[in-house]
Amino acid sequence: MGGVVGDCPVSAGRDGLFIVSAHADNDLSDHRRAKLAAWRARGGVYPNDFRRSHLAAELHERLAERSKEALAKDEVQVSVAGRIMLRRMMGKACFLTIEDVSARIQIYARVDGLEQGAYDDIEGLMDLGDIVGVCGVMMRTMRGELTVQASSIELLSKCLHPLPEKFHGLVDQETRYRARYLDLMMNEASRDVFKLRAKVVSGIRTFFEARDFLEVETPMMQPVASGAAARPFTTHHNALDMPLYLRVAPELYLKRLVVGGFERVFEINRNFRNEGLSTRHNPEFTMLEFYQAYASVDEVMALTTALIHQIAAHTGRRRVTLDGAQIDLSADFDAMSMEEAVCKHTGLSRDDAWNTDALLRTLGSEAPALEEAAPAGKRSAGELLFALFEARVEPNLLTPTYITGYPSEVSPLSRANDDRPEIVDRFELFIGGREIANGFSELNDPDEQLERFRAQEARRAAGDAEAMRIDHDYVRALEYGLPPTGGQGLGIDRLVMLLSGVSTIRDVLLFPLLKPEGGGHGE
RNA sequence: GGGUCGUUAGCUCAGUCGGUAGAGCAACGGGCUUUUAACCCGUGGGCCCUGGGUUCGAGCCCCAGACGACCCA
Repeated sequence: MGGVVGDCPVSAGRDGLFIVSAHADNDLSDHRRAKLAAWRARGGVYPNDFRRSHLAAELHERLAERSKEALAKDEVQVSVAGRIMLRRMMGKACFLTIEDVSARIQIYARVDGLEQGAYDDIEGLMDLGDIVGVCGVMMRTMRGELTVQASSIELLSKCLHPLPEKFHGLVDQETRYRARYLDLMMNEASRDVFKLRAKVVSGIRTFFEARDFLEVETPMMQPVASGAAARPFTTHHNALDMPLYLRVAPELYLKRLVVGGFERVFEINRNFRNEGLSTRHNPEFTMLEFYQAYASVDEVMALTTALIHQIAAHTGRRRVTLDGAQIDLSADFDAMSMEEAVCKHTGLSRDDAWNTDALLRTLGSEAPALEEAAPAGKRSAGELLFALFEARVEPNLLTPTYITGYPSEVSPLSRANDDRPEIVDRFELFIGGREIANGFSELNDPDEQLERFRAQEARRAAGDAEAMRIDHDYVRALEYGLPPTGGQGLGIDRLVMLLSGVSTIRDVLLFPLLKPEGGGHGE
């Protein structure tokens, strides 16, 4: 896109979200532009033939034990490349600190160590932020720092804007999200979160592959967005002239695969929910879902514990600190039923756990919360119990805790409990007051599933926009026979938040959704 | 949706009682051949988020709005 607003050239982000006026850097970028022009005049700009021999971290690792004297004798030839992060000019010599994907390394350049005139380029052509390639020999400075003594230094790519401040880095939250490349460039802590995230995802794959699960991809665009209580995004397919919905969950497709005979499947992918933004919610977020035939809710729970134990170990985060509280992710997880948890946290008597009046009274003590948690059409005992749970218990579940015995009304895809029809064989795992995982024995009786869908439809008719939609094709798949199955969904973003100790989902998403800058719609 | 706080130089931040804008880093010029957030001397740089209002005068007070952060629902 890009375009012109008044007389002010803009480089619009793809959505016009991040507008940088040409004047934004004042004369700072003019100097850089002038250097680019000088570089162009010389020819051979933006080359792609520089090859490096080592990453910075490799050099630090391999030469850690090598003394100043030993290095001076050995003359280890290297070529390195990266972004200039620091520069210390000292007349006829200078030090640069460059950074590549692995680490930083110092460069030492002196007039008499480079080809004729080459030293002047460091001042005349290069700036902080530029990408350079350096050839030279390894040395140690008087202070002992491992350094590349340059025999040549070449500009590979120009940075036309000034970098954020070298010491404090980039702090402004909004800019960190809107210009993530700057955040990543400047903030190691931010890079670490996303490295951790990748490790979590790869750890999950390893876990399931070791257990003979098949990784699959199911539709993002669905004719019926079902499988979760959430509002979908709507789109339209032109050729077929039909509405399509971005999925709110992959669940019903994954279970179709189990019907088809893939007895163990998992998917790690995006879900989309048309809801507000908060420190815990982004419209698109990443879920793990897995399904295992001939497993019950108890086995799914055990598998979930094993998974989190393994990920915590794999990422070296067996213990995490959350809001000052120590959480041990390597210990056994607590478990209690929902009615037990609600009674414990609200003082409700156990005999009244399914008594609508008593539940309403208890909820009523949070009067403002009532309409939100349990609107008029949504006040069966099970729904009220669930509303109480969400309002009064959930935030207090800091240490890993499984809650079991969910009311049937709020669990339209879960198998009913054999002894107590009002609850289902379902659990959710809470850590740090947040829901991390949700699993159950799958409802595989097609007739009961259709009934549950119809109950949801009735609720939708009564005004509940989040009620689950009927997926008739899914019911038909169930009619072919879904084996007894257990399954689970786990929020990857929240797990990464937990492991990395950040408190907002935006810090674990590379490009979180933000309101357009300036309040307008992107062009 | 409600409340609180924030938005000042490219970045990180000060800004007194309402009296016309400051520092460090970055930039530019000069000095400096082992520095390391290099240092020393000098220079330039502002839509004080936007729009109204009060006032002789607003970065500062009032109103509305935008965006962000945090809390509540």
